[in-house]
Amino acid sequence: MEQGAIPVDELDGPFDLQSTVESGQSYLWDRLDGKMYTTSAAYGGSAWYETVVPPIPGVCAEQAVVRTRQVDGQIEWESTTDAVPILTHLLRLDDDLLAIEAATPADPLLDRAFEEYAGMRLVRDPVFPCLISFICSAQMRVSRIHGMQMRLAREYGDEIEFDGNTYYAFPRPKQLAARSEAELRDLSLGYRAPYVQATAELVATGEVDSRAALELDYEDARKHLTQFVGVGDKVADCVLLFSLGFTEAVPLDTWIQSAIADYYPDCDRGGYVSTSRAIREQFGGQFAGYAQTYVFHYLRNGGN
DNA sequence: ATCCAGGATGTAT
DNA sequence: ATACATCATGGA
Repeated sequence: MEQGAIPVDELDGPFDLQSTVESGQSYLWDRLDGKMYTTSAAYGGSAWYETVVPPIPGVCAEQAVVRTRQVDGQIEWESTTDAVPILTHLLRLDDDLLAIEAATPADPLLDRAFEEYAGMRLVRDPVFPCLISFICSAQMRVSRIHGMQMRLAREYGDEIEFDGNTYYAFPRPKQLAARSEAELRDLSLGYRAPYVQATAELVATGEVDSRAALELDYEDARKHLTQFVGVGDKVADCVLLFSLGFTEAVPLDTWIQSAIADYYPDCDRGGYVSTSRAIREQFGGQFAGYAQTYVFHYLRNGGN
């Protein structure tokens, strides 16, 4: 086992592990004390979180187990390998959060959200698990989406031994594509089961390449991702924002729709594409997705 | 019991 | 392009 620590004061701006990992961006981390999504921001976030990372070109050559917690201004980690580049990638420790906040327009809602969850960063999930996660997210609560991903890994993912425990990688496309709709329904995916199976097949066969979106402009990239089954504009925006690095993407979910109605009524242009453009400008353009994620987390936890 | 959750799809207009 | 019903599941 390798281990180490990253001092937060070496980053550009603050960092808060709990809000980053428990804000409904990623459903691929698990909390060792079993209290995922149950403790408030006042808790302080010293719990251990763990995930299994697939090989990521330029980040980690092999599949890796990573465990991390935040204590006394340090991001402590234990892993099967050097986790510094992995954590930097997954948790966007390379972002200049001070510059991002400075580039975000000041208004009462955004100011409160950024203050309440200071240090929350976007995530960079591996793309296939992110895609499946947000297909599963349709009409579903955050804690249940998380449970689905944990079950998918436990049932169909590779087993990995680390530090005396057994971990499960998120299933690769071929592993999910080989499952039947009925098997996936048994994991209580509901009507999302055929979407997951069909999309896994599109990925496994190479018929649609999610990474091809990286070569496209933002709105074309969003349209590209809707070729997957179970992926509309909203889920496509989530994949662009939480995996592919399109920080301007603003997923229009129910919480943001209500925020638009309550705070930015002029941004309601009727359709998704047009409203998306308006709120994206309202939130400052290039890093609008950061603002979106702060507002989502803030409102969902009772802010107003 | 009824409502609702990070929506998408098929169909009709 | 837009409006509508339909789609599972479980917790409040």
